[in-house]
Order: sequence, then structure tokens, then C-alpha cells
Amino acid sequence: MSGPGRPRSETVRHAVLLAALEIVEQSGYPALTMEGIARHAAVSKQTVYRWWPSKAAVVLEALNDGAAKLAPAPDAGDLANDLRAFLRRSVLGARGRNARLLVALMAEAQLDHGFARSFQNEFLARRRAVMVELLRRARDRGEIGADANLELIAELFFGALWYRLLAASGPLDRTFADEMTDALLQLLDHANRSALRERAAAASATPAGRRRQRR
Amino acid sequence: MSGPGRPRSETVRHAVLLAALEIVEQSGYPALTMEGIARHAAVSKQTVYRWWPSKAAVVLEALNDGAAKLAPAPDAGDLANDLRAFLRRSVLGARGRNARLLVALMAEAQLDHGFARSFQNEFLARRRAVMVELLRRARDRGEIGADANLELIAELFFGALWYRLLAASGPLDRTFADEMTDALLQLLDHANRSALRERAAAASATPAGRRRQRR
DNA sequence: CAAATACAAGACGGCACGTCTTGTATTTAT
DNA sequence: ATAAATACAAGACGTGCCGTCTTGTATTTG
Repeated sequence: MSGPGRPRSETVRHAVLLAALEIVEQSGYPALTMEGIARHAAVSKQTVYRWWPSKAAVVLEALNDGAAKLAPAPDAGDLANDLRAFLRRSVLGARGRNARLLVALMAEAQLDHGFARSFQNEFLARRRAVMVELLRRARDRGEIGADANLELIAELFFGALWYRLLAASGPLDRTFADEMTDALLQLLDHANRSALRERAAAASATPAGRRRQRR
Repeated sequence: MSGPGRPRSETVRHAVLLAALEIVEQSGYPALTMEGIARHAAVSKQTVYRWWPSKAAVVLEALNDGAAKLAPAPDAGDLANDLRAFLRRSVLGARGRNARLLVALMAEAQLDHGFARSFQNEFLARRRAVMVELLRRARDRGEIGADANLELIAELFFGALWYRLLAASGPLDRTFADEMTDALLQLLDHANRSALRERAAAASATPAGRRRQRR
């Protein structure tokens, strides 16, 4: 399968990712340089450039490596509980060391168009997709009106999350996650009621089933 | 009033701000350097460093200089119309050249803690404050329940706005502004109804199991 | 005139950039 | 075994910007 030639060293790869994380931890992302990564990893500079086009690419891979696989959304079959769990996990996962890495990557994405593409496709869009999938399941179960703009709902959440990360406008705690959950549920509930109202208009009145069904 | 010594040259100040804008326009923010600013403005490098600590500070001043004064929120005495107008203006004002400057400044704020303070205090917080003030007036008129979390509402909007700017998740058009308006109005409307319900709840015990309470 | 401040011009060492060169190590195909 | 192909180490190289410093000139107030 793999052609001729010396295979890529997994040891080197890990050393580079680890070095990047350690430098960021000790000196902050702005102090991270390609040269510094190579030095700290005891690796040739050329080798770093061979596999990663920029320090941001290194950090992104380190971050994704740490998260291993993209955590799937909870699926207990109940919108309110699933959404609450997902938002809590997302909010709490964007603190501490991860917060430092995330804001650095978002900053870099604004300054490097090439990296921006990777970051949007391999990170931001995927996170939104997980949440939209969670919402879509609820919609298929009939918990949400078919007219709900799921993408916009996801954007509202990730927008607020990133805004707190980038603008330091407030804490990223469970209270924030739950306030967001309540707000989003309310928006979705409204869409649901609208849909019900329309459906009811056709087949006489089932008066105001204004309840999200709990299983 | 001003002490002895040669006064600061307003000509030089304008030349520096203009040079920064032109360089960003022509070559992009990453290509902007303190040296380049000085060269392009035909000004001594030392002079630039005397008045601005970083290129981001130059750009921020250029941006604020362009906006002249912070545009006040519309105040026609009607929440829905005022909010819609404000969001439309905010969204449309974050496009084109401004978009390039804004994302660059947000990026820089993540990499430079000193600049982050200025940016948050002299820009982000002020924009939020204008919107919160708009909402507060509506609350004083009784259009919004007294328990509504106005700061969170403002965060939802600016979060989504910045997310579209930074993550390129969708267009910054009037449709987006109006969708946001509808969503926020709905959240505020709910708060209003909650307040009414609580006031009326003195008479009847609330049966409903598991109601989301606002804090 | 003296003191104080602003500005011009440019030198300076330091550092990271990204590329290039040279040599060695490790794998596959013949 | 040999050749081809690829990975890696080590480091030189020119370029550009960093932020500071030096020297000299211009402009204002007291």
C-alpha cells in the first residue's frame, strides 16, 4: 500500500504536537514559532515545514488529536435534555487550556486565509453539524416544527459561545449554558407551536397543544 | 493650557491613520507593519511608536475616527421598530471594508492582551451598551418584562454577528438582521408574558410540571 | 534666550521567516 | 544485493520586521 521510502515517524509527529502544546502552555500562543517548535521537539525545522504549513496547523492538529474523535451529540430521544447536555458539554469544553487554543486558532484564521479554510471546514462547521443533527432528530420526532431554522439556532449558540470566548463578556459556566438552553428551547417551541397551529387549522381545532412532549 | 514644547502635528496623525487604512486596503492586514506605516505615511518610525503601541492601535483609532461618534440607537418609542432598525444598521455596518478591519482587530485582541483591553472597553462593550440601552428604554415603557436578561439578549445578537464575521457561516444581509430581530423579539415577548403570568399567579396556583424559570 | 516637546533620519542587534544544501536513515521494488 | 524513493537532521542563508537608541532639527511656551 505505502510506496517505497522511509515511512513517516509517528514519534516525530507526536513530539511536534506535544512541543507546540507545551510552548503555548508555558509562554502563550504569540510566543509560539515554527523554529521554537522544532527546537523544543528536537526535530529539524524542515521536518516541521514538511508536514505543517504553519504553527496554527500544528495547534489545530494537536487540538483535534486531543479530542480524539468528534464527540457525538447526546441522543436520549428528548430535545430538552439532549440540548441541555450538549450545550453544557460544549461550554465546559471551551475553558481552561482549550480556551487558549481556541481563541488563538480563531485569531489565526482571520490572518491566514489558507488556515481559515481548514479551521472552518475541519472544526467550526463540524461542531455546528453535530448540533444541527441533534436538532434534526428532534424535528423528525415532531418535537420541533418543520419550519424551524436549525442552522440559525446553532449559530445563535456558537455565536454566543465564541463571543464569550473572544470578547470576554462573561463567564463560560453552567449558568450560561442553561440560559442558552432555555432561550433556544423557547425559540424552537415557538416554531413547534406555529407548526401545530397550521396542522390544526386543516383538521379542526386541537386547542393549543402548547406543550413540548416529555417522553 | 498646553505646556511648552512643539505641539503634536495633526497632519502627521492623519497621515498615519490614512496610511494604515490604505495598506490594509491594498495588501491586507497581515501585511501591515509599523515600519510600513511609517514609510507609507512619510513619517519617522519613532513618531509612530510615540503615539501608538501597536499597529492594531493605529487601526482601531482609524476605525473610530471614521465612525466619528458612536451612532446612538434609534428611539422611536417602539421596541420592534427600534430593534429592527438597530440590527439592520449594525449588520450592514459590518461589511465591506469595515468587515476587514473588524476581524483583524478581533484577531489582534486575542494575541495582544494590552490591545484586548482597549478593544473590549472602547469598542465591544460600548456597542453592547448602546443596544442594552435601547432594550432598557423598552423595558421602562413596559414592553418587556422586568426580569428579562437584556445583557444576554445583546450578547446573542453580537455573538451571532461576530460569528458570521469570523466563521463566515453565512451572509451579513438584511435577511439575517431581520431573522435575528424576530428571534430576539420572541425571547423578549416571552419574558413579558412570564412577568404578566407571575403577576397574575397570585390568584391561581400554577399547575404545570417542570416550567423553565428565569432567574 | 532657555526649556520642553515633536519630528526626521537612520543605525543597531535580535529574531523568526521560509528556502536551500548536504548527508544519513529506512523502506520498497527489482 | 542494489537502486529508487522518501523521511529526517543539521544548519547556512538572505529578507524583513521588531523595538530601541542616537543625533539633529523644528516649533512652542515662559
